[in-house]
Amino acid sequence: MAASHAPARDGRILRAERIRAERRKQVLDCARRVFAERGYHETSIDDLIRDAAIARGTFYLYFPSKRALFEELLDTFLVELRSAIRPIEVDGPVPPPVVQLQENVLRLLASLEDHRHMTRILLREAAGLDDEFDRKLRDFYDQLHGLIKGGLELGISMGLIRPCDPDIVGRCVLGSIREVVASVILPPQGDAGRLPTTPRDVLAREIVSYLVWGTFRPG
Amino acid sequence: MAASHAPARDGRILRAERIRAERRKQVLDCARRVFAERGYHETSIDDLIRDAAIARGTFYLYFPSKRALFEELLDTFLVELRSAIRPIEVDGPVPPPVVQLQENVLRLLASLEDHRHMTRILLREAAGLDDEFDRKLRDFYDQLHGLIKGGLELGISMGLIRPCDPDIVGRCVLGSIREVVASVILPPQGDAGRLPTTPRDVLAREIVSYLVWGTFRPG
Amino acid sequence: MAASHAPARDGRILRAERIRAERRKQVLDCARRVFAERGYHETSIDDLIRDAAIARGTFYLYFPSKRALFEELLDTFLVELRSAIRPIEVDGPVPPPVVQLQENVLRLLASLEDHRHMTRILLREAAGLDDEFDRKLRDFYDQLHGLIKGGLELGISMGLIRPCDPDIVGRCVLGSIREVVASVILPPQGDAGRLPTTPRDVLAREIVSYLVWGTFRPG
Amino acid sequence: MAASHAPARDGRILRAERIRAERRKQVLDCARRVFAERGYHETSIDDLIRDAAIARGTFYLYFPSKRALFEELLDTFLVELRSAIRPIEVDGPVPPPVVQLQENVLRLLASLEDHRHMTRILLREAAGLDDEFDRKLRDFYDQLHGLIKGGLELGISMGLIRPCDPDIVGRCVLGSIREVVASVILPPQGDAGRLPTTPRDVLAREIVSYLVWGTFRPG
DNA sequence: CATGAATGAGTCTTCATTCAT
DNA sequence: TATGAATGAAGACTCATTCAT
Repeated sequence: MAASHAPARDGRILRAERIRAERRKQVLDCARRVFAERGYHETSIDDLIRDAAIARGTFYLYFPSKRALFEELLDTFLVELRSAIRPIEVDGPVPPPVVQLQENVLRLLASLEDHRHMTRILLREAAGLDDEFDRKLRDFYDQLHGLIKGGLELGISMGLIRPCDPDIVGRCVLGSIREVVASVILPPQGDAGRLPTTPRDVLAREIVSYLVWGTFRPG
Repeated sequence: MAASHAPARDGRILRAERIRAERRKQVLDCARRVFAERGYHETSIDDLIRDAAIARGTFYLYFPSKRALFEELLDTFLVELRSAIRPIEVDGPVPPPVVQLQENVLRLLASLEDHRHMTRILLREAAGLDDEFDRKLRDFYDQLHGLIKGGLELGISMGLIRPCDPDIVGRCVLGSIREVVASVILPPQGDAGRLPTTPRDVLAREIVSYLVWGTFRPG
Repeated sequence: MAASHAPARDGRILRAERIRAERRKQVLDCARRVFAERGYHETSIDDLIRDAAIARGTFYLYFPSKRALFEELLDTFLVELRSAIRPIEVDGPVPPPVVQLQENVLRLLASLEDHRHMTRILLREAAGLDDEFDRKLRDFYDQLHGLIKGGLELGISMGLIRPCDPDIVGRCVLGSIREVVASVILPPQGDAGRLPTTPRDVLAREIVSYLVWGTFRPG
Repeated sequence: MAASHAPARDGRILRAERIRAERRKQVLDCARRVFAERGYHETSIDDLIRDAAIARGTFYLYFPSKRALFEELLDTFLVELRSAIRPIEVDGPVPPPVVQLQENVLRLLASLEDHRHMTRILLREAAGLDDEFDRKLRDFYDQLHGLIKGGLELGISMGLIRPCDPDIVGRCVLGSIREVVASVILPPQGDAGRLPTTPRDVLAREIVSYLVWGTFRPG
């Protein structure tokens, strides 16, 4: 007899969980926007709940603290970003390295544009958030740097890349991409951005050309 | 009678002003260090006055607010940095452009190392301090970008630089330098820095080589 | 028609009421334990419903407030305790007063041990819970005091009790019992109690001896 | 020259310290009263600063937290109380033990009356304040109990005290005193107390008589 | 009846700034 | 000029209670 109610109860519970998840997501979405606009430190719980149109207590029903909410936002985003980047392969029937590089940059740009708010946060809050957050960001950039550096070392050993210090040049490559993204994403005070209309593929092409050829015109 | 005292009074006043200026400088020096260590937001007035060994009220005698002090620090530093960069000249008996570029990078690195604390702050607090500060930083980077972009455009018109989008590539150049500096200056958790021993001129040579030649090995 | 259903409905209603009463009792039992463990103020509604395994709203279906539940717990316990104490009689075929006294103490100790949780609460939360609760506790102790005082006055008039201030000595008697109980019931930090193994009748005998003879060894 | 200012500066600093100490004391005095009236848990920082007529921040200038302030109050009081109690001596030209006992009780009553507010708190907040506070109170009572118990054991061995369980009877003695004090100090709702006019020495005499002789009238 | 999501008043604490001495 | 005590607005977080489902 109790069993006859089980499905109904399960259904209700599942529904409740779905609703709960939606609510969480809604709060997360609002928070993302508010953090992007005001910055982590400048954003108070008050700002968050006003924007999400929930009560003070409701916030703490879904997140144990402002910090935890931000951490979730950051973690999710970093995972998303990492998934956009794939190590360059040289064995088997794969596109040439430069093409793979360009695809990586393109995927990265796409991912960043898809998450403009978080990108904005990532670029604004370079450091100084919190020891833990700082470490996470540094780890993320170090991973990127490690991938690039590895690619360069491989390229050098294969004679594709000119001899250079992979560590330093790896930083240069990382910085090139980062700065272009920042100029596109960080809007000068409510403006739509400096290069708002530059299509993503043009950006990617220019970046990669620069990474590969530098600026000098030979001949 | 008043006249007879004037020189003495002037002397006293001048002396007082000198003392006052020294005191200011001392506080600014301390603040620079503390801000670099703890970050702008984490630094309280308490931290500042404790480090400078002055009383609370004294602080406000010299600076109207924590914000204003930081602004002064930032302004001074940005002026200093700007002075390290000289537009590349092509007319007259001047070194070749690449050499001028390298000299610029070298001067910049020297200046940044001379002011490690402020450099640290500049890189930590990428943005999100304050709307006004954000604008200043953006203006600074925009100026750098403008100089680089101008140089690229000139180079392109002279056939020295390969045809490219000077705006985007200008961002890349800026980002390359910025990222390398960050990796040198921002210590990974109390460490002395990732590339602590790399001499300044090696850094400059690697950066410039990259800016000029990119990563590809032709032939 | 209505009449023909009446007994069935009554039965259903009665059954429902019984279930309701059982549920109430279950919640009360849990609450008693939780209050005894954590104290009234430290115990949150959350603690109560988690322990009773009921939902938040359900709690308020049975009790109008945390305060009201505690009040019920307290009232029930005080009634129970009062029933353990019987005025000492001197007329008729009754045991001698000292024996009656000892029986009272014994019944009191038994009752307190039967309701260790509430005893613990009663001793922990001496006062400061709430004006109303404070009054109730004071009333209870005043009743005890009144009984003892009356007994003393009677004893004095009969020449059994040495002349003394019944009010003050009444307080002494009350305090003697209270303190011994506290030392037995309030565990010193997770311990089982200071006099854990002292049998109830030994306690009662020692207490009564003290009440009667004091500490002095005559002769 | 600097030395010539030293005395003046010292004077100023000493004066400032005195003022600071006075202020602290004033806040402590107010807090004592408020805690006594409302209880520890019911008293908010708001209550404290309103009563002391200081600003919120000022409070934290003198005390790191509400808890710390209360701890100071409690510690000071417990030290004061302990100093009122002196072990009973039997060697040398000392008054008879009963007299020493009575003197102890008298000093204790005096001390408690001198600090009515803290006494009120001590009796109200029997436990449940905080694990640390609870431990302190228990330790205090355990010390008292230890002293009494030691006295009883000595008395028994000397044949002055009738054979009894010193542990249990020690609790009785402690409880007798405690309860009388409570009845005098804890006012029934704004009333001046139940035995308001009973002089301290009468109380002491009655208590000690009871401790020594019990209630029975021999003969 | 039962549920648990939502509420918001209330709590402690911090800190940039002011001002009397 | 120098001091540091005083201020109070603002912040993060808790929890008893309500109410729509």
